Amino acid sequence: MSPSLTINDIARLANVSKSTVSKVLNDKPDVGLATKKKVMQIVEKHNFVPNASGKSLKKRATENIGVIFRKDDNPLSNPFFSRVLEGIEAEIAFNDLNLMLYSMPSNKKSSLPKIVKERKIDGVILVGTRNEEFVRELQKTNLPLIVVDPRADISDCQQVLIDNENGAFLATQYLINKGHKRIGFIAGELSEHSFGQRYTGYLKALKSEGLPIDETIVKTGGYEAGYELTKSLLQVSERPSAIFAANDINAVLAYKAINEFNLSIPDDISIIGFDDIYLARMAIPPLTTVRVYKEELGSLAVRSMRDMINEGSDKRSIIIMPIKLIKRNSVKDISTHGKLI
Amino acid sequence: MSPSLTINDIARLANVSKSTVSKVLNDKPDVGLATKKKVMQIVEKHNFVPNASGKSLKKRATENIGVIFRKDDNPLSNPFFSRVLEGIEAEIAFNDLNLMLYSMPSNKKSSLPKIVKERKIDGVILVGTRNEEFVRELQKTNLPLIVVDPRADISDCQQVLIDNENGAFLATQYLINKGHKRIGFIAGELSEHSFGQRYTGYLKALKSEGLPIDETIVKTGGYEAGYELTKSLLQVSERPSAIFAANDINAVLAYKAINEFNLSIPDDISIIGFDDIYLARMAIPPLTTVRVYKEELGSLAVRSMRDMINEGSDKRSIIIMPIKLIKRNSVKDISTHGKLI
DNA sequence: CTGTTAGCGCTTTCAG
DNA sequence: CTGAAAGCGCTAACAG
Repeated sequence: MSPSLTINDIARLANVSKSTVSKVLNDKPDVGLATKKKVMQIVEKHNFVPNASGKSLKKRATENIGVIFRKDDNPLSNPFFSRVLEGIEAEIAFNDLNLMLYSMPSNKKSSLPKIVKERKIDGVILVGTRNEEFVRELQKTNLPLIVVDPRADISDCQQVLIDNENGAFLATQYLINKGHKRIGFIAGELSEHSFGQRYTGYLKALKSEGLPIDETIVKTGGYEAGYELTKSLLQVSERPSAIFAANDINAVLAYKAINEFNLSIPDDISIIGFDDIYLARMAIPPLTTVRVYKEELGSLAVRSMRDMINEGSDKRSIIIMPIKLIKRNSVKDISTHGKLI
Repeated sequence: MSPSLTINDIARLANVSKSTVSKVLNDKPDVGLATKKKVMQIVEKHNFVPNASGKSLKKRATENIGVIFRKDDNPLSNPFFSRVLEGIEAEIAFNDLNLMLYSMPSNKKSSLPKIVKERKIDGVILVGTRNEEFVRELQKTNLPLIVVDPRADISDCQQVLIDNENGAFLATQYLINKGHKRIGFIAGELSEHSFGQRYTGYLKALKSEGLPIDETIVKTGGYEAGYELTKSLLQVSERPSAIFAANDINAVLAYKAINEFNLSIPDDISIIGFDDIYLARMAIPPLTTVRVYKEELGSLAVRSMRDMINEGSDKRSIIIMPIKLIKRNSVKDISTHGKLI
């Protein structure tokens, strides 16, 4: 360890009391200009920064925000969550806060993480959780809490959500407008809220356009099972002319399956995804998809958190993040009125 | 905030002094079994966990490890670094430590991050840095420091490195053994250590097999420029029969370019990568590559850090992580003695 | 405007 | 074996 200076050292060097130093450091009004200058000079000369533990102890605030992911979301390498984390990170830095990262093991029976038990943080941003019990547990601590993109039904807490249903509706409608009448659907478990909502949007679009619903071309059950799902989808008697994949990872995995069937995208089969991860743009051909503003999801969460901390507001509001259809080249126009693309 | 219990409350409830409680909590030997039980019972009943700030202040240790990435590495979404971070995260949790994440802005003129200035951490793990001055700055703080996969020449500090040169040698040699005599090379800036070393390995393999070096088929300059690099590579007069991409991202991007030239992998052109990111396995065809044990890189760093902290050891050792050639289907055997694959 | 004092929650001598 | 006392570095009343 280093023998860092303390506020006492600065006080001695500046020939003032430590409370005066503290006042200067905290920009309190009741300090004479001259003393202020004198102190600042010493502070700068020695590059003094007050120790966080002392400050936290007194102020009962750490300036740390806990960010909790589920480990089995592969939060750190999952191209969706990592983007959300980027947004969180940037906004935290911007607000001069610090970020404590915790990955919740899937087994760990919702016991609270060390950072919350020891009060190392001023608030928790929980991302992509499926565990309502864990949320309840967190709420009991009275720490400001905000849940981003919950994958399950979480009630009675501040949330930042994705407009899943609407996005799926738009995607499906787009396919229909391009002349597709038989549209397959692949996704992870529908019990996961986000997939369930996207499925609902898909169904609604079908209905609103008067198209039949055929459950034999709905294949679900695996966040990264797109390859297998698509293979089984392609073996169905009357092959769909388009597939709506409820997440881009599954869509890109579907490419692989389609490829192995010697089918070409979009000539033989059109495909549309959801999320707009980096891979979507890089895929061959580039994937048409529903963009989710992932970084904004994160930064919004932090801003909301900051307000909760500052204003001590106990909001239970829900923020819904809009989505946007991004048209690329994985969808073919097969409508009778020709290629208007 | 919540009105958390303090050690005083526990002391009162258990009818002992707070020092006794502290002793129990810290498993000190000089406590009677009976008192110990009594205290533990109260502690458990109230689910008491001592507050970190108080503890840190007294013990001069935070149990937090700072993990610093460069923001322009896209640490959080870059499939390489995110894996390293995963390894770090897991090992930190395993050791009952906490992780404070910081992304260093590329502009920020190597000024120290808040977490180190305020001493919110007991040590720093720095990943993929290119900034020696920043390292010096960090060293001055006397915080235990360990650098993982530096992209520049960093001397005189504890490091965890990838066996870049050897990996590149193996990869190139493999291509040569498969009958390739004209092997292109694409990479990011060679001034970046890791790319430089991989280039060296490539050259050495060529030399050791008596093959000529042709700089017209060496294209570098961009971590994610594989698409453009490959396009220019394919326009060279005598097209190489194989490409060694010094990182998988560039390799996968090369796929796109090769595809656009209506060339097929591996029939028309073989390709080999480096890193073994998730995409490598998912590419069509799956990419042969040099696997880097990314999570291990991270966990090793943490273990090393933990030792530095515990033993106060001021090691300057260098750990080199071995690599492994992973054979998949992006390389064709064009040697005269036929397809022994 | 400045300094004295008290105390945040915890650990650690050191008497008893 | 137990507890009183001191103090980690800091901030916040409150006198002066």
